[in-house]
Amino acid sequence: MQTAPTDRLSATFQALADPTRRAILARLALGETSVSELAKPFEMSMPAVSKHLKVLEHAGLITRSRDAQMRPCKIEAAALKQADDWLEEYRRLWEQRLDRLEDYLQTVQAKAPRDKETKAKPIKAKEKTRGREK
Amino acid sequence: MQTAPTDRLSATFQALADPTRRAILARLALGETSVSELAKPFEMSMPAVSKHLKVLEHAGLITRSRDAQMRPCKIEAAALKQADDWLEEYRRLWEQRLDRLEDYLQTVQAKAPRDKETKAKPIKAKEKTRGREK
DNA sequence: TATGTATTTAACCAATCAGTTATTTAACCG
DNA sequence: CGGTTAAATAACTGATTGGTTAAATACATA
Repeated sequence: MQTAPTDRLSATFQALADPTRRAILARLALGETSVSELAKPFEMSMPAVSKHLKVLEHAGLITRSRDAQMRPCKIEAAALKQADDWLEEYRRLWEQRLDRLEDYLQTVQAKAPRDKETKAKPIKAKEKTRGREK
Repeated sequence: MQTAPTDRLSATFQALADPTRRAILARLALGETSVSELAKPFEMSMPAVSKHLKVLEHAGLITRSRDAQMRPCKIEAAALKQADDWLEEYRRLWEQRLDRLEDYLQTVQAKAPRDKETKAKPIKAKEKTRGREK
């Protein structure tokens, strides 16, 4: 149990760095549900799941309420948005890379000399912003 | 026990879950550079930086080449894109949430509430799907 | 060949992680 | 009250992490 000296973003990425926790989030994206319900798909004990939930909660990725004996969990997307905002800074890097790939493919196809049936139809003009537009 | 070869996405998130490594990536986003250059801003030893680089390399976030004694590091954005693609699935969640917040604020402001004790009304129906406009 | 420079590897350490079983708390029901 | 259900906590364990210092490697140059 850590009293976080670590920053929020690190805690978020840390929480996402585990397939079980990502699966839990995937389930919670469909809607609020109980701990035992969340635990069902996994072969691990309840305390193990409980710990994963604590990690997610600590990262601000989920919140819990109370419904009789149950403690339903709810996904909190704001923390995910933080991660997305961080990635935003780097988006141009892979978009640029994809652009280059596209340029390459365009070049290759333009040069393609001996394709028997199809006439080399030019590729659609590449748009400068690929992927998600800003 | 989840031993052995963790998946790529976990490795990526794991690598991003450390401020030092994120700072290294931020530096590399500006361009390829040497290990000692990367190490300069940090108060840790060279081996420590070397280990961080190994983590980044293992996650596919950087590659290294050779230039005399130096091993210049280069950022590889493809792995970041994988993380972005994973987040993509959840984007609607926080966009929806922001919609609701926006609607809520709008409601509150429209009412120009005079008595503080009135409990906030339930959220009004929203009609437009907003967020990143396409 | 020897020497300096850039970086990695080895060996070690404390803290954290991801899991376990056993126990405890909390809320409901008859 | 006692019993059941849902979940959290305690205590333990082995593996991993993030750092250290000291030694080894790889390359360039004199």
